[in-house]
Amino acid sequence: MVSIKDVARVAGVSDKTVSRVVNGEPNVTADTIEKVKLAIADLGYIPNLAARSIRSNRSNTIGIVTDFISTTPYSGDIVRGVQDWASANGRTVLLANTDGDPEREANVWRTFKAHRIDGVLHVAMYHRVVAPAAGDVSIPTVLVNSHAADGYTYPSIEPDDYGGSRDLTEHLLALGHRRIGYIRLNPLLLGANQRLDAFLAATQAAGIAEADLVIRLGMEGPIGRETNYVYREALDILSSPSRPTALVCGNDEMALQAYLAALSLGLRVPDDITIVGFDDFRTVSLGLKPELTTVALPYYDLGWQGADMLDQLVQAKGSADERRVLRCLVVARGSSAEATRR
Amino acid sequence: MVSIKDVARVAGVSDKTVSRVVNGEPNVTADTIEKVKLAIADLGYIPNLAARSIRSNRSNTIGIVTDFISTTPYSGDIVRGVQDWASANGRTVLLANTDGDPEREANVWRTFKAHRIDGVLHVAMYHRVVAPAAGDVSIPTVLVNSHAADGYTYPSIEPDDYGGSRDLTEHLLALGHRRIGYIRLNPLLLGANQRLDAFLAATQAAGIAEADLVIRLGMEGPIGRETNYVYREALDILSSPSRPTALVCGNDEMALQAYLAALSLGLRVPDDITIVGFDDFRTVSLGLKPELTTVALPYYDLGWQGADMLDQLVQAKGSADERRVLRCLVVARGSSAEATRR
DNA sequence: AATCAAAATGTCGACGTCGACATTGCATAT
DNA sequence: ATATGCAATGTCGACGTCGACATTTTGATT
Repeated sequence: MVSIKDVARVAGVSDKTVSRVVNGEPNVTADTIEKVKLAIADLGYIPNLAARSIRSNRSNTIGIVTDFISTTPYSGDIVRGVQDWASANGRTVLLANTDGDPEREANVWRTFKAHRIDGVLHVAMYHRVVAPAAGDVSIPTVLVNSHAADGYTYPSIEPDDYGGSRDLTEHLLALGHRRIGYIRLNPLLLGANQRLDAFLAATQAAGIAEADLVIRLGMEGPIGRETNYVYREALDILSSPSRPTALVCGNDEMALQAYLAALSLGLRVPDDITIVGFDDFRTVSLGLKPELTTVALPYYDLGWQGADMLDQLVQAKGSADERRVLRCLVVARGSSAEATRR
Repeated sequence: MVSIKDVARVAGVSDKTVSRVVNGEPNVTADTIEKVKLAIADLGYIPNLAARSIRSNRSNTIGIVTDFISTTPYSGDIVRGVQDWASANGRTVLLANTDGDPEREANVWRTFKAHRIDGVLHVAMYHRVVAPAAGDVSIPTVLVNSHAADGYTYPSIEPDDYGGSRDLTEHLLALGHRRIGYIRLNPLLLGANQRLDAFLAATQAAGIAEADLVIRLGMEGPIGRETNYVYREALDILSSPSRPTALVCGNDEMALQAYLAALSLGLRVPDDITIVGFDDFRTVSLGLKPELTTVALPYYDLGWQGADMLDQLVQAKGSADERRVLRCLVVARGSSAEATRR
């Protein structure tokens, strides 16, 4: 591998001068810069980051620890946001996955420390509260898509499930819906409660009676291995004589099942029934016909901004207990329409 | 950060002896090992990989370059396979995404070289032929989910789309289907042609007349921004008086639309129409009711084995033009059933 | 032409690790 | 008791980079 000294020799200057050029330090003649750059290009010199890291005790590398990347197809976007931030800021991303196994998590931290990582993004694949037990206080950490359990202080960044759900509910109310069904997410998910609470608050504020709401549990059990009642519940809700005019689903995958249930009962979306989801998981939300009205989770931004927060923290410019919440926007598509009087 | 010398001081031995213990070299007294390990645990010493890398000129790190991670939710599994391999073999994974942009790709290679990466996995997010122009011959590279264009020699690992499609078709034939519809993937995808070819070969071998096959194009245009005719075509095929008894879809997302079309025509799956997909993209294949009969793409194994091939190559034990193909298994679920005489 | 400050460039060593080689310790054979 | 040989441990320097500091060059000022 060609080193800074090779470049120095070819350019006829000292290694330190090459270093100056490479790092854009001042006080180098335009002439010298020229010579050095030429030599660099000729030799195809690329600085050795390991050497730099050992010298400066900073690696310009951040680590991503994910838990259940396997089960959630969304995940990619968070990671992509981080990557893009890193790429735009001259950092590199080290990736590790724990599958939720504490032993593997411990291993991951060892590896990260061995690489003298600047900081870690602890990415939860579903919105929740975490107690990063295996973590290490000595490495700056930002929690993404989660926040710390009571008693821990970690900066964190999360989606505003509550606000998104409120806006979505108001969207339905604005369309004149007054009898609304709701199929809940797995209650273990943080988003589940926030979404339901916002839904209840918004409908109540609009003066809708509890009797006009049909709320069902869509799934329960350990994450990734839950029992799924969605299809059955959707069938049940939709075949009721006092069928609601709109059906809110905990997420887009549930909305998919609601579609299937509705269609198999001969109902049209959105003419007979408005169906909405949550997440804007595009494979589903755009794959459904008509396309699904839903709420977009800002996964990409969660990643990008999370990386940015981490950087602030590494530079010791950020506070250790900042808790940032990102807005979730309603994406109105074809599956929601005005409530028809019946 | 605690270094090998700190450990040496505490253990009362030389740094080299510590190094020997850390690397499991022979000729160290059990007694000394004990002392050293104690000191290591006490101080929480973790070897500095950057220093090791600079010394040995090997980083024990492999890079993953992905192209369109954003658009394909499958991708995660390939990456996870690589990660798990790395974790099991003491390597670290560096991740970079190009979004298909040549400039970014060039950048990624620079970064990888700067890290003195041992090798690169070039992961295509849809099965295709690539010409890794921006690549660099000096870094061992394995193509995953793709193979090299003519004239290039890179080892590669891909799914056996052809075999999977053949087996799936035979599954349908075994169920007695004789009039079969087929909705094609975007022809730009390598899998599209392999799947169609296998389908045609298998039906022909079974003596099915071309007139009994209805083959339609489901989507076309640049990857990620294609025009989608699937729903329309499915409606058309299914409302024909001589409607087929089975409908084969290029992938699971297309199958989703076929379901919607079928249901909206009042057809039952699988009683009135058998529908099958390809990919086993679980959000869809398990989300559909009844669950979808499809072919599982071995994404995880692609990642794991790809990493292993790369390692062979790095150790110079593997051949540079190995082209490995992984089997795709039919997963029979509820959406396929015996053809009913009509 | 002499002086001097500022700019440009160079020298050197340290970061943490481990290979090459050197030295010491110890047990066995004489 | 001495020699022999191998096992155990140690010393030293190099990997590539860049900070601290040293030296040389430049050009403006007298």
